Amino acid sequence: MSEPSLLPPGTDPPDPRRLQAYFALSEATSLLNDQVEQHLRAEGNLSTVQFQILMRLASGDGHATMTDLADGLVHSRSGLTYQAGLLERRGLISRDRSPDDERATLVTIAEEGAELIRRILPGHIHVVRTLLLDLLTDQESDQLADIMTRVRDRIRAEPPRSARRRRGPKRHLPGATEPPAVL
Amino acid sequence: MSEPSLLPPGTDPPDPRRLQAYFALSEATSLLNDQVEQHLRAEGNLSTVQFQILMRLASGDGHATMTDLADGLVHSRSGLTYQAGLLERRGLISRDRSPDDERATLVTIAEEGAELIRRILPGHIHVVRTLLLDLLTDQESDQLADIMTRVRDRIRAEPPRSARRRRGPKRHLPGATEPPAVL
DNA sequence: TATTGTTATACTCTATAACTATA
DNA sequence: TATAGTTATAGAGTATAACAATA
Repeated sequence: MSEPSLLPPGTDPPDPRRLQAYFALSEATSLLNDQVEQHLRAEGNLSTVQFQILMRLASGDGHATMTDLADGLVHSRSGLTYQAGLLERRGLISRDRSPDDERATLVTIAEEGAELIRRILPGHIHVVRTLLLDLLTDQESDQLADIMTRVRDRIRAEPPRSARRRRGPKRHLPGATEPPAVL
Repeated sequence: MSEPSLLPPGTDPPDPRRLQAYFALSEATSLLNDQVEQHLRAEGNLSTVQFQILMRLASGDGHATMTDLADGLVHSRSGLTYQAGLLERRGLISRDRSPDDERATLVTIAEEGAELIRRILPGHIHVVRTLLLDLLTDQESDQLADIMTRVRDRIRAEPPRSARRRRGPKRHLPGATEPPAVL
């Protein structure tokens, strides 16, 4: 005999293969994020957000406004201020008023921050390689990138978290999906 | 001209297509988790962990020990106790000593908990469908499930978080990857 | 002795709203 | 008026270690 459905009558359950994809995705990414976080914390005493902030700075020209950073990283502005404060206290970044717009804060990566990234990035890549990248064929890499880009665009296409945000529309995929060309 | 590499000389950068897969995966799952969390909070005032606890109970016979629950859900035991406490205070689950093992706590889903799941599950599925499942072809579903199952097994195969755990080895994929057959 | 689970405690992170200053 | 950012504050969640009870 089979279990009774948890869904109300008339609700058609999702295709089992898709459901399996969803569950496997949830579990695998949760485990992967755990491993990555552990590594970043152990090697550089960095939270994932802090690492992302530094990476974004290190991958570009070393500067960004708080708004630039907040847009890509799903954060609230105050949360970003908090994390940036931690980075600044450690001397990994500096914050100054932007000359262009006196309201804006220009975040600049410090040499110590760049050094830290250079120190921990190889290990980070090793973790990701071992637990994910090495398990993919070339074809699968393309497929996965394809699928996830589609999902990202789909989610970013609607008013999701922006309803809560102060910033206006500008819902034109401001995220940094392309991997930095500096690896 | 191109940016200087962030990697030390001698370190071979990962294949760009794999890197792209990794970045897209990170961003897409982060956005997806955000949406799902927002829905669960808005509709049922549940955290993701609380939802997972209830789902695991509702998908089985309605009972589980704290250890059973802690094994699948990446949690520390104290964190699980905290979340279970919240659920119990709301009358969504009950906790009693196990008759088999007087040390163990038997967690049982309450009718209110089952009702809550029945109420919010359709919306949850709708979110996941809209933002993920509907974007996949049958073939892609299979591919994604295949890839992520491999990743999960790879990560669970080693001593990852268990080094921190109190529980002994038993590293035999205790996770609940199979989607509940009750949807 | 080892295992199950809880508690005490401290800490990290996040979000909301109020506030300042500039555009 | 709207935007950029900070701050104050409060709450949610997590982890560690110590603990009690049972195996």
